[in-house]
Amino acid sequence: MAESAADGPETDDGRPHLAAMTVPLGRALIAAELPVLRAHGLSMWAYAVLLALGEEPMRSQSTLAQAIGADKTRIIGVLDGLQDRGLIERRPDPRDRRVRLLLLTTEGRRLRDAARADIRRWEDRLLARLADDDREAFLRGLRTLSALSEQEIADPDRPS
Amino acid sequence: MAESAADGPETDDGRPHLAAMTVPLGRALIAAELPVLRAHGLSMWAYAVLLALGEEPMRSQSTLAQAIGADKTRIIGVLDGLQDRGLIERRPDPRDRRVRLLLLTTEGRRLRDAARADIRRWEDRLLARLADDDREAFLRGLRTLSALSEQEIADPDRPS
DNA sequence: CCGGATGATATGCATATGCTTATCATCTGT
DNA sequence: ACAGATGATAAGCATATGCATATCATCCGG
Repeated sequence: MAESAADGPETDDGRPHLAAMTVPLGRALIAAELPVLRAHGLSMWAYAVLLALGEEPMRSQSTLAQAIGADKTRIIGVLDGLQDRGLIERRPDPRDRRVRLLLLTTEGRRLRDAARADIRRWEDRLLARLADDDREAFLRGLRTLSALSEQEIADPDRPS
Repeated sequence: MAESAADGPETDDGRPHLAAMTVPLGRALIAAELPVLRAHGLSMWAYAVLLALGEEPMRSQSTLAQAIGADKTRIIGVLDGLQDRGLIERRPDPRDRRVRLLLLTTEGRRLRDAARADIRRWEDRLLARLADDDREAFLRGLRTLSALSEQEIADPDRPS
């Protein structure tokens, strides 16, 4: 898929395919985020975990894995690292001792907020490249499309 | 990264990170395109090659690889397959026999146009999910951001 | 009480990709 | 004439990921 689609392969009316623009953009956004996260001592998956944990304990590692789009067998080590650093806490659920309850610690919340603020600052500067009117509409469009399930994307005419 | 970011990890104002929306969306767009391309007997890389070849012969496989964001050692087999099927033609450049000139054949152009039309139809149905005003602005925004280099994305304040 | 299922964890296979090294043919500048 | 560089190609290593299988502790419905 083209690295920069705007002057790359296009369709009839000169607009590149959606995937041809979205995939390399996603890759570049990740590449830009990584050093910011690394400055906070976080991997992408570790940050995804911290972002996913809210004010209430999250019930089960399977739920967390699903929420962040990770394989549950692969987040074991990420959770181990975060727990070892005192950024999250894992507790057995007293109602079902197979299940782990996951919570942010104060330190984890502090680190998540700091990283998130830095990412947002960079995003605001990037989005400043768009015209004011376009920016809000672009974000609405992006939210709408990214909220669709894979099925809705594959077959857009079906009602949600 | 969250599969669906709209109800996933968010930033302070409730908006997910750009990457958290863009990366899974890109993945879902690819997943939706694959069966369409497969119906035309094309892989994603093969289609990217056909899209990249224009009316003029493309001079050099290195240039092509760069244009589609592929490693030049990895497109050898893709080009072999397309050539074997009579979809592209490879000719030594008479000015420099190391270099290959790459052209679409009539059959290749026909197949590219058919696949592209099908992808566009699906895209139009998907984009119909957006409000009319948002759709154009979303596409403008997406084109603007995807046209930026990795450097411009990483450091958005630098002039382009 | 017990069989089946589930959550967590460990291990491993297959695939895709980024990148490197090497070879051969060819070109270019000195 | 020749050294160095380049385009095309082959081969291979390292990493990441998707997915599967297996084990143990635990739970639940019959």
